[in-house]
Amino acid sequence: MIAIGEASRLSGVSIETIRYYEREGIVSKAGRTASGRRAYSDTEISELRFIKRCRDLGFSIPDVVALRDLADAPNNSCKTVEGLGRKHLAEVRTKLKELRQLEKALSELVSNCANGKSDCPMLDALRAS
Amino acid sequence: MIAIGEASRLSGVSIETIRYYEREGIVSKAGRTASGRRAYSDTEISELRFIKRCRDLGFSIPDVVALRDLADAPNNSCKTVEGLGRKHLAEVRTKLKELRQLEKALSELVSNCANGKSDCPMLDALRAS
DNA sequence: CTTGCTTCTGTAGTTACTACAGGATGCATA
DNA sequence: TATGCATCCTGTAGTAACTACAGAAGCAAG
Repeated sequence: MIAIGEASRLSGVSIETIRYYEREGIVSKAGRTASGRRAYSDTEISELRFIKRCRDLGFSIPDVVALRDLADAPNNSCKTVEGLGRKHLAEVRTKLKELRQLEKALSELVSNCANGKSDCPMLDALRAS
Repeated sequence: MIAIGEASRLSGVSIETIRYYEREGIVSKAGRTASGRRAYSDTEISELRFIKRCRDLGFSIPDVVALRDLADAPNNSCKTVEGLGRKHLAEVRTKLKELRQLEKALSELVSNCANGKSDCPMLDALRAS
């Protein structure tokens, strides 16, 4: 049996976050030792790592839960998984587009600063009133 | 004098958010009509639009406040403004890089789904246990 | 005078954690 | 056996920047 600190190290999920997941019912309640400490099995570590991987990919907690439930479901789940993946990919691409525009606007704003003018072109642009 | 609804329309900042900004001291308290309703001047609308523009560029509220204070300061502010701009630009570029990697990983994951296999390659990849 | 839109205050909820405080337990060493 | 340090426990509150009500009151038109 694995204590929570070790579970954290093995999964990459912080101790506080593991307890948070349990409180919120995102993972089921861990077993306890005689003295009341949480004890984890290899399976539970795998589940935490699954969650970690999904979170790193930017999936929301509800999406991660859906994905995990699909992973346990018998079959026919692949289409649903693909759907979730594509939906999320579309969101990521939207965000990317926004960030690219933002990068462009910001870098233009900042490059104007380099001229050492007495007034501030960046502030003027932000004012644009 | 402009009522809050009109101020919202003119600035693009929602009514609730305008009140929130006032509560938090992000903008100074608006004047009131005899019956207690908020009344805005053109200057205040401009300030709201300045804030909106900065927020749309992804600046945090503290950064926006700093930027606005610099905009009101006498001079020597341009360098500070540029510093804030460059700092934020660096953050945006970091975020962009992360999102690009994420997009790559996700699109690979999802493209595997297209093969109509009986098991789910995306779930397998997420498991990777 | 009624109808419907706008505004008011105050409070609570959102997302996904993170950060304590204050106390108990486990283990290794002197 | 004592002690000291790491680890763990619960419970609560804080984070960023809003958003969403509820319930009451004001305003303008027909």
